Amino acid sequence: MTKGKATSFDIAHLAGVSQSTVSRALRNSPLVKAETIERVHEIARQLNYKVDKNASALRLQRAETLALLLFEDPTSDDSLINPFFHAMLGSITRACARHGYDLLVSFQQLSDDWTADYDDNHKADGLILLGYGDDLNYQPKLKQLEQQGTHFVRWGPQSALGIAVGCDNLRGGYDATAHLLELGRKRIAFLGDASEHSPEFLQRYQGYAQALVAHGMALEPRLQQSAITTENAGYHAVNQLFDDNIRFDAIFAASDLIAIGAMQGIKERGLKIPADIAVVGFDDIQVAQFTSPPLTTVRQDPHLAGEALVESLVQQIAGNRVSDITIPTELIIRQSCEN
Amino acid sequence: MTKGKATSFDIAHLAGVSQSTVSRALRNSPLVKAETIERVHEIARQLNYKVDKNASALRLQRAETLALLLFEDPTSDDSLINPFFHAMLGSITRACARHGYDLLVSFQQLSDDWTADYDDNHKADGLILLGYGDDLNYQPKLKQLEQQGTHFVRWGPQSALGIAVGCDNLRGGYDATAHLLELGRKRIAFLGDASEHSPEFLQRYQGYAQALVAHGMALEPRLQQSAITTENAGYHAVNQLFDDNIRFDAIFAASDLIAIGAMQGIKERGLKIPADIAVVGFDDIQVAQFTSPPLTTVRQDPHLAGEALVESLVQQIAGNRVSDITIPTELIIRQSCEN
DNA sequence: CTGAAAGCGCTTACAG
DNA sequence: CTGAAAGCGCTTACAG
Repeated sequence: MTKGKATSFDIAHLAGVSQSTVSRALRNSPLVKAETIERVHEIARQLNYKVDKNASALRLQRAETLALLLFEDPTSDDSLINPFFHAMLGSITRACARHGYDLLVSFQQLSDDWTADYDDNHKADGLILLGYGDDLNYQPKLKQLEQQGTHFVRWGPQSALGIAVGCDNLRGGYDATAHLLELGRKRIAFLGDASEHSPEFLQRYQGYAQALVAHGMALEPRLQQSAITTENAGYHAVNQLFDDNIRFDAIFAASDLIAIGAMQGIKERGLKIPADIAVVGFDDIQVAQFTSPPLTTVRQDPHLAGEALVESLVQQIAGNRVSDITIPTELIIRQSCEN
Repeated sequence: MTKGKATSFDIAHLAGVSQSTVSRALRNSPLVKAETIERVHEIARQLNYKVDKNASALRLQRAETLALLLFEDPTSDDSLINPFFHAMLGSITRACARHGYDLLVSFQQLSDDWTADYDDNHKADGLILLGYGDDLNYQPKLKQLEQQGTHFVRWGPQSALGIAVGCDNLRGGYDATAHLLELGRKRIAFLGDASEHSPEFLQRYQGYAQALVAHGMALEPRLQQSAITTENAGYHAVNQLFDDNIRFDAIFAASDLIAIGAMQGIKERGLKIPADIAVVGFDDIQVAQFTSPPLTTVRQDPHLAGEALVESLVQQIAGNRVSDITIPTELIIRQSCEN
């Protein structure tokens, strides 16, 4: 191997064939004699030759790369990504590898002008969007992506724009609330935004509302307290309830991070979980097993989610029709709501 | 904007200049008249033009992309990445963006033949290696990278091969152990491998040993119990100590995950933390704040770590000399070792 | 089954 | 300050 990396011309020279034949052989073209293919591969191995992906992408007009855009709510206090998304990252990279794609990862603020750089500059063939923040800021960006003809999938609830992979938020919210009701809890607070700004949380709230109605309970608006997905927000939300003298014997938090913050606030008031107040979260992030007490929560399967996102995007790129996908949820019962 | 993406020729046509001038203008070359630069940029904006990175990388022979290889111990029970690495991911992506690099991410098994694909195929200009596993399997791969002339940085202790960014494991181990001794603990178990297979853990063990000696205590080999970085391993390690009837009043675990597993084992035996057994971990992963009781631990700053890794790699690529970097540790005191 | 040639979209040395 | 041209390393239609 000489200085610099070997090219297909180097192989051609050594194999005594043309560069075109080398290129065909490396792609195992049926046009090439089996023996030639063998020889070319052998020489390529010896030279530690790898096809130059830049040249190949330029010629083929596809990069065989996907881009993952993780964006965060700019109002988040610590600028940290929800642990649930971290859990998805592993399955996304693995799914990409299985489909023969590489994965570019970028963290963005929702406010950034992230739209479609990776697509525009040909570095990626499609975009996976993962994040949270005000949905009303989000929608125009999705519209722009759609207009540009960018291939993308988004984690979240279905909407008019683009293909979504999301969990069954309504069902998850229903199950969590029904469980608390069946344990005899009468006054269940909902911690989380319940507006069109957060459609996932809104769906969880609707599940909560439906469960109350199904169990013959009235929906009490004062029991809903907004919060974004952070411990801090959960902490402040529960304190707001206390400060407003609103009585409650259970909390259904729209995310585990909110639940964790709320648990802290509850303990600071000298109340016991679950004896005084039962708590249920949403996500089943890793921390949920180790809180004190361990947190009952609605699990979204990050493995299935990651797989589904990649699969959907790959299908879109291949020009196939795809539909929104809904992943089932599962109520994981731990000690934070046992009687 | 016509069908397909705009190229520099489209801009040239609209601007009434040659394509070469467009290319220069887009790169803000001082050779080009200011007015022309302005006009070209304006047209580029209108066409939503972005430089094709494949073409540019091919021509420049650099991709302006780094690759992050996260690898896991194949013996890990759950095939999950250490949460500490997740925390670093955010700072790595941000540091990359600041330096004008994109980031490819890949999860691998240490046993895979990952070596340098991204480099070989010109998709990345350098590699960031993050992971754990048997160091003796790791070294040959590093040697191969070095022989190929691949630019890379590695998270971990310094060694003969390549540039390393790591924390002060010795100091961290010393501080943790000294703290326990100063609280009056007499028999401190060390949970974690202490061999050349795990040089980071070995250094932490050496810090532990030095602290014991400095406080006039003897090093008792039976108090060291091997474990890889998982909760499961920690759980089994502590149970082994119990089963062997080894007395101990404190544990210094080589990682938080090990500590968390150990805490579970301790509680199952009906013992109290910290009253009966104090526990200190290493990493300060997010979960450490939420265990019961919250875990005292040695913090490695993931933000500094990520920054340093990227900075070092970028310098290497630029052809500058770089040295190994050691990040300081900080003992974070929580309730798991208070008396 | 194979080769010569065109072309993907850039960047930049060379010539003005 | 600008343009024509070469060339980065591939893939593949075209011609045999």
